[in-house]
Amino acid sequence: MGRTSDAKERLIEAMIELIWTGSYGTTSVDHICEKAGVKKGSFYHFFESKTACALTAIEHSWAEHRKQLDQTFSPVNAPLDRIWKCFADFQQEQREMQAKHGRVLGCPIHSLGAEVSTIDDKLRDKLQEILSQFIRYYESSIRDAHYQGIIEAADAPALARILFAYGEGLLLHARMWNDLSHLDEMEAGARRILGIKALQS
Amino acid sequence: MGRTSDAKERLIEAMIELIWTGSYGTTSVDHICEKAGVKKGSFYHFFESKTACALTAIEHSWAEHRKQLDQTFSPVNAPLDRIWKCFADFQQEQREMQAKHGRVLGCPIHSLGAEVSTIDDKLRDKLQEILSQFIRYYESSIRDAHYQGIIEAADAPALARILFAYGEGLLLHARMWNDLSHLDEMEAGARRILGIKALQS
DNA sequence: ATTCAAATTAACCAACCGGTCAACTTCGAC
DNA sequence: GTCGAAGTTGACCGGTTGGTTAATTTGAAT
Repeated sequence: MGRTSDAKERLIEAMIELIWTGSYGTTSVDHICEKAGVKKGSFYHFFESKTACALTAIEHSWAEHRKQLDQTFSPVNAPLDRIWKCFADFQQEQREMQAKHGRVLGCPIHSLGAEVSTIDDKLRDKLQEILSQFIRYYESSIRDAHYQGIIEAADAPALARILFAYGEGLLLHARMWNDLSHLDEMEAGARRILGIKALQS
Repeated sequence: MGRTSDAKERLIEAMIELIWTGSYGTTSVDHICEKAGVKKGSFYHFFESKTACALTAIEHSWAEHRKQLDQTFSPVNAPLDRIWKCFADFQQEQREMQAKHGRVLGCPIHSLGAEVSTIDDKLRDKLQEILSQFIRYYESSIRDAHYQGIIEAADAPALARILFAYGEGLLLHARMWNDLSHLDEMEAGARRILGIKALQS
């Protein structure tokens, strides 16, 4: 084997950060390389194309995220607490990103999805896959809550989709308004959607 | 006065369509000009920049949309019927766009907003303004419904924001999955959010 | 120490980007 | 009919885009 390098990891991190803080379109291979401290030739040594790099970066980012989600949505936790904890994690992540980049960045999967879903099939398919996986966290929490009689949710998948669409919308607003306070409403909004009275749970 | 021309209108229409079907980043001035059948020199005769053209295009598109919204949300209509009619209009528009372009396109304001809000201040401000106006349609409908005892909504603006975020999220999903059926759930989801029992209203 | 795949580098490419410009054509108003 | 503003044209600009290449350096394994 020849020598080893962390250049690939640096490129992945740079790509994620640039997509998140900006957009896919404005993230050029040159920018990625500059941020990662890597020459363009090396970029194409590790990735066959910009799209391939984005694909790997998204996969990598999601794999990291899943670890935390698996903890948050552990069946050991009370069903609705999982969701509230997930929201709290969202908030904290957005807070950290704002501290780091001076802007609220929202969900990179959706920002990217809105941008490329009509343009790049491979990217779109990967984003769909990730979102489909994410929604299952909501779904099982909701189903558990229903079986425990905490909420009324005969159709758990449908309710999960509602909650999910709502959360996305909120995150997008937070990005567009560059305002974290949009996320303060998240739990209250979810309580309304789930049909929970104010003082309950 | 010299001669007149509809080139500006053609450029505006081309820009809207290209942003909607693709993205702002992938919409080049050359593409716009080609689609409009206008030379680039003329583009910069009518607009001082690509951003300026986008701004005009968005304003123009929103002005057109408002006409329909003002009808849909006429206080003459029953409060909730305004919202259901609005959803039906959404669905039909998306259906038309799918028939025309072979893809579900979602809401251009949000797709654009996700893409440019961290990049282009002027565009971001304009999109914020439009969305702030849009949400008022929901808000007044909800307030009216509350006063008529149809729904329980002590905080109409907050509930309008929830409904709005949800609707956005759904439209984005429809775009990402290129699937109109996501929108079939819209009314049912809104009923859950508004707290309406199945057979009521 | 040698080997050889893995990693790095810089120069290079055609195509395209947003934007400019000066010359030119058109046509409504007088 | 002619004047002048409005509209049109195509060539042009420097910079950037995603991507390629061949030569070179590195370091882990033998």
